[in-house]
Amino acid sequence: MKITIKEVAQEAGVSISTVSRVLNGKNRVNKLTRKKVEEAIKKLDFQPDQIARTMIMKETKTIGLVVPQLSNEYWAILSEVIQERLWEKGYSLFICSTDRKWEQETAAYRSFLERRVDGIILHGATQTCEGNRFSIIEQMKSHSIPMVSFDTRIPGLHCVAGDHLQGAIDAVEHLVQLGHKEIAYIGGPSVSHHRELGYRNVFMQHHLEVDESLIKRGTDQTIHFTKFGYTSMEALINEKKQFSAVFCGNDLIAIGASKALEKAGIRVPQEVALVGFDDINMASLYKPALTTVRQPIRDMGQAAVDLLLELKQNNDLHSAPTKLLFEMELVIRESCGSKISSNEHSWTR
Amino acid sequence: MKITIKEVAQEAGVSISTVSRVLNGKNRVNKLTRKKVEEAIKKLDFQPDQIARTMIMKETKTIGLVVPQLSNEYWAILSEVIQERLWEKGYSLFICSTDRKWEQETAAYRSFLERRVDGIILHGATQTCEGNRFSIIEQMKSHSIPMVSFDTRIPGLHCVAGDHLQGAIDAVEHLVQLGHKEIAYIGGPSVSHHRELGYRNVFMQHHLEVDESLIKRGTDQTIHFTKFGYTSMEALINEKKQFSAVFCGNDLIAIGASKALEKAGIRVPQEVALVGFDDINMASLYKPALTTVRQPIRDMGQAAVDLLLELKQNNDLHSAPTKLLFEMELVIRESCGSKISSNEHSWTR
DNA sequence: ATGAAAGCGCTAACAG
DNA sequence: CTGTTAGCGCTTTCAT
Repeated sequence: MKITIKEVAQEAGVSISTVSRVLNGKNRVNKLTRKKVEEAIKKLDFQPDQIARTMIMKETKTIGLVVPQLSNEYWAILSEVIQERLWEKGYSLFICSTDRKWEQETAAYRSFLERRVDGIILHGATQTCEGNRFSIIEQMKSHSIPMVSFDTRIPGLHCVAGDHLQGAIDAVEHLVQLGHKEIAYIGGPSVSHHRELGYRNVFMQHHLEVDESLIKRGTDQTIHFTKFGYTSMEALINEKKQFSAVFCGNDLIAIGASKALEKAGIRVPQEVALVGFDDINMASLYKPALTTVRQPIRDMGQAAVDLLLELKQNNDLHSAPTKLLFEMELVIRESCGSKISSNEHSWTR
Repeated sequence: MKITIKEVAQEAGVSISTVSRVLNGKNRVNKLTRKKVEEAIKKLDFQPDQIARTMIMKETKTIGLVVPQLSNEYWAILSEVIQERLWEKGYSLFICSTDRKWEQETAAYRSFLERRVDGIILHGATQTCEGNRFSIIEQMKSHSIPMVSFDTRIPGLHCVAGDHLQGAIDAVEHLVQLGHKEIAYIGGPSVSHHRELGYRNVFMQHHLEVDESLIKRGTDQTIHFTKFGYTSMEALINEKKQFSAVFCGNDLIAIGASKALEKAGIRVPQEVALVGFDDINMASLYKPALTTVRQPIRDMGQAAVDLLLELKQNNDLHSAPTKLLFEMELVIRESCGSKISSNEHSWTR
């Protein structure tokens, strides 16, 4: 049997409204009655029902998170950070992993709406359904549900993102400084486009020409990165392409590429330099340890939560969308052959 | 403004109960009125409020999941599977990552209670607070909230777990078959104890004596596995211990150990054979590729969901706890030096 | 400072 | 088959 406010009131010999008052602490209550009520609460181990409470107050103290794939380390860490931050502030988190399927994402939003979440953080999955997505955003707005997009710039939406352009520039610039001129690019989905832009930017800066046949792109549905990196590199090799370095859209792609290189008997970094992106756990553990671009995921996750909660607080639905861009950090390890030694214990963090 | 059932009723020119009926589909409604109502629903884009619904029906179509650390691949995959399975069945998932802190776990249960989840799946975090945990279980029982424990056998609780004993036996037996007699063991927290038991069991079977100084154990709070594996191995080496093989409580520990071995100039597998546990993604990617014990995480996650939902359906709170044990599979790769070659593409899965 | 009463949006008897 | 009514557990006026 569930204990309700009624039982507590009876136990304490007061009315339910008094109990409610001590529960919320807003209105003043006589010290003595407060004490009586508190004792009754403790004695009966009463836990106020959030559901009933929500019926009246606007908020559920619940927020929804949409990520493409929870089993990917990057999103797993992000989810963890978001969850922690939210928890600190008294919120619970619904998580939906969409596997990059639009129907899944839609279903998630519907469910979030029905469950009256106070806000939504989404890590842009499919980019291909702009129309649908737009209607979702409108719908959320009409329901006054604040949203923050993670890493995907969606028109009209507040956004927290890494500066992938800058990160890519740093990475490719490093390769160029090392003397590489023929640099292949194997890109992932969505945000990777900015990385490709960075790649092109460096080439422009140095008046180098981009060899388009050295570029392999994933689609928005690409999700098996290691495999994608492997097959892309395999293709590059089969096509007898000339290149002395490869910039990869993420670390898993880089690892896949390295496997293909290894199979072909091409040594990293002696014959081909390799650079990844994200700095996942495995990047420093892998052999050769991956030179990569580190995203400040934890900071970004926290920022997303803080922004969302702020929007909610201010009931701010129509102000110009904030764009928070986070700086990336080039982490130099072994896979590109530069001599700067990395902190060998970095993986202990 | 939120559209309620009232507006729909008005729009369709019927009473709210009729609308409710077509919503739930249980009672028969005249075809024509049904059509009118459905049109009104579509026209107004009405979304029934789960919260209000919950006030009356018992269920929230929501379940809670407690894991120690979402950013760990093992739990990330598990969470993903559970979420998917639940979603298929129309449930939403609250996730709380406790970082193995008891206060966090308690807070999670409280929150779940307040939010009236229909069930809870927990991946046993701290083992040290049996008393507290017990009271939680009692509390959940008194609220009729079914629970399923994952991988931790808690008295009175239904449980889905891997057969770690068997897995460990297979792993160590393999080492013994390879001729190893001096086998160190570096164990992780909680469930690893069963792995240690498996280790001992094999020694017993072969009338071999366990050298206790070759055993390093983690605590329930151990969470930085790579580091733990590294320092444990470092200690073993500094203590000048003799051993030709190491069985590790999980893959991350094995990788940490391999790093320490490498630093000491000891080659794997030529001088020391290494076996991990779990078969995380990195196990097959690492060099040398790790021989390890694969857990059927996906099957286990699904089983946990199915069991939980079944318990809920049957309102089954007092039957003898089910224990579902899943078989582990020894995956032989390079790190233990046996010649059987692994499927080199296993990482593409 | 406290109690009585009116809902929040919906479902579930109970009548018609 | 459909409308009326009574709540679910809580917060919030409005009296007292």
